[in-house]
Amino acid sequence: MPADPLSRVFSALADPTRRDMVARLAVADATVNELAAPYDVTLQAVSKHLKVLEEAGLVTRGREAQRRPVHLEAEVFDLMTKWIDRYRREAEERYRRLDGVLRAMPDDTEASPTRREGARP
Amino acid sequence: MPADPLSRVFSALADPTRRDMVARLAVADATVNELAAPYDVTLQAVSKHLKVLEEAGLVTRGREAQRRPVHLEAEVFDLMTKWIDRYRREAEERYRRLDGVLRAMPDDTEASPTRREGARP
DNA sequence: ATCCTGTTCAACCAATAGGTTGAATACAGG
DNA sequence: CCTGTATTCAACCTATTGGTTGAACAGGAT
Repeated sequence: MPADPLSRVFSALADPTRRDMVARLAVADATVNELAAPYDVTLQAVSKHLKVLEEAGLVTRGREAQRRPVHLEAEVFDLMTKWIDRYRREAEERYRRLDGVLRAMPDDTEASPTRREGARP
Repeated sequence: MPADPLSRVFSALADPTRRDMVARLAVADATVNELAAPYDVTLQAVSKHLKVLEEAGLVTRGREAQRRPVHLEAEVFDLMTKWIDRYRREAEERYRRLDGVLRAMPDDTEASPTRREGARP
């Protein structure tokens, strides 16, 4: 189970039920029972989902009598956004550069049929 | 396989090999063989990973002789960042609000034992 | 002590994911 | 036409995932 943190977060959010729980937890903390209510699965299944979210660092659990209130920890989101933004930016820069090259090229030198519209005849 | 788009993207990126491929594709398009080189798995395995990325809309494939060059489509990233940002923002706003409430409260009214440090005796 | 509520643990099951090997397809070059 | 290269398809294997049921544990209330 030593999957790296990034993989754990991505894969935790790859499940719609889990994403929905996160969405709801963004609004307010909740107990397992409260969280389970809307879904058509057993409490145990929800408990498992929660464990996944917890291992990904997305939620923490309190203890309050027999309840174990769930709290969203939004900081881990940064792990993802950092990764995403980095490669998105790289890809976009590269695209800008390529675009410049194409724009600077004599009208029909057309290096390879790569996403370019309207080379007027 | 009708998993929703968001789930597909998240789960595509939940694999380190796949993330690494995306990272490399952000720099330059590549063929399956080029992509496979660094990894210690068969070409077929890489081909499968590529299919996952493709179904998630993260890459598209060209056709150029017998090669099928892989191209990163960075736009799908937006799907994720929109989702993430939305709930991160919600969570942060909620935190700000709660913080305000606590700050405005008479020093030891302490609604419930929720993350608060140093209520001086 | 007993009971009720909230939550988890354990064993099990079916479906999926990631990997393998081996055969098939696609196409450029002699 | 035959060969080599690039890639995929198909069948198979194992581990993981998401779900189930049933039993266990924790702690307030009676």
